[in-house]
Amino acid sequence: MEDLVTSSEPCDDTPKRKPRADSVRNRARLLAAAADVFRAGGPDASLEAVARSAGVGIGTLYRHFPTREALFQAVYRREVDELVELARRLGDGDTAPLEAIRAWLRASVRMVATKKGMIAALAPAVDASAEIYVDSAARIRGCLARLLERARAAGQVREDITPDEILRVMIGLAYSRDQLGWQESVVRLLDIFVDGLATHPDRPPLST
Amino acid sequence: MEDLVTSSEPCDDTPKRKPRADSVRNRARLLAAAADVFRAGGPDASLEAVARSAGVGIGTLYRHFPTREALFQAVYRREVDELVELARRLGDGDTAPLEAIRAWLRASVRMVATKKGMIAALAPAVDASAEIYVDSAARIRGCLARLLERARAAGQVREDITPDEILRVMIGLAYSRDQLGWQESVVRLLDIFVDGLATHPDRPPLST
DNA sequence: TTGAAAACGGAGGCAGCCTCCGTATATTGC
DNA sequence: GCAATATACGGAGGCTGCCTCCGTTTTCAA
Repeated sequence: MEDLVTSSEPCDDTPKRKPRADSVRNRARLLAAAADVFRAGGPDASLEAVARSAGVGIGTLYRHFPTREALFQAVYRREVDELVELARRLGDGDTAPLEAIRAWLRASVRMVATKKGMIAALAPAVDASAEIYVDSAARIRGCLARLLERARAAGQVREDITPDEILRVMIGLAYSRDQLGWQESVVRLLDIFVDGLATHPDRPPLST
Repeated sequence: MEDLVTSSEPCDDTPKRKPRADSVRNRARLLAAAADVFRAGGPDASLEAVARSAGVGIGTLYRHFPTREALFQAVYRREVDELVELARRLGDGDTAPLEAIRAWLRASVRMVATKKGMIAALAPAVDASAEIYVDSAARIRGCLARLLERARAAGQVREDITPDEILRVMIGLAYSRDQLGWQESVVRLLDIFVDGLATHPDRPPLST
């Protein structure tokens, strides 16, 4: 159950050649174009538009990503990568721990917001079983947990809050409405929420 | 702001003739077929399939319902009508008030469940502004409120619960997962919830 | 340099969306 | 009943998107 593909035989199924340069390039182009197109048109956007925008043929798109879902997941994974990378930078840097959380949440919302198609992908991050989503959800939870742990160690946030709860607040807020200006509203509410997270010695813990 | 269409001149824009029989018949057929097709295929199901299933031409469908949304809303309104009618019967009948609520919730979930396309329509019932949804949400809330009031008057449910909260539980439960057997699960959870609604004099009220 | 593995790209078949308009039919006035 | 006409019907047609298939092109490595 541990070496399905990755470990046992390092180079067994693809020892032949190094990947072709054009293939790599086109794949990258497709991912970038897909991000743009999904951003603008949601998850139902035309795949032919993606191919056009990437400057490749539709066949090339389908070779790299056999299904809409595959392409969507690849884009999603990249978004998650960025989120994780941002968390790493915020955690390593000299940003105050609580402000790091604030910044990360803002970035997350902005990402979810601008790319409204992503909502459909992030929502599963709470509870879905579609392999990649489980994995991504774990990574997101993980890096948020690290940020939170750091803030906790610095005594800057209350003890009785979990990464899951924060995530749920973020997704819940973002999921609800998509009226004009909702993004600002959500960011503001998140800010207030983070304020509330700050340690207040005189306030009793949440009743859970 | 009060007589845009309905009041001022009772029969002004359509005083001409009585509606043609075939038109009425086809509209009914289309609604029935649409319910079936959406039931099976979700809100993205093919409109041509609806027309085929209704035994009318695609043009006829588009004359009656100029957009997918219009057809969907008409179907939705019918579903809501049924729900409201069921509530009325349950409220008038000799069903025990609490059991009436239980039965109504089960019916609602079953309706939402079987017709998974409806979820997308019921979810807005919590907070959306698309005219019909606001209206339908109000009607649903209203008839649930009546059921609840009756149970309350009979001393069968705790005082500190609102129709909105119950609705939110129902929709929240139904919205989340659509794995195999989820419907049974949701119905069971709702049952437990209704059990919890029952008056327990020794238990303190919810902390809201 | 050259051959073949790998990737490209788009034509083509299919399905759904929606419009338009010639044809069919119900209703009304006589 | 019968004509006149308002009304509704239906599907062809133009468009777009989905996805597959395969002849052509490019890249890698010997």
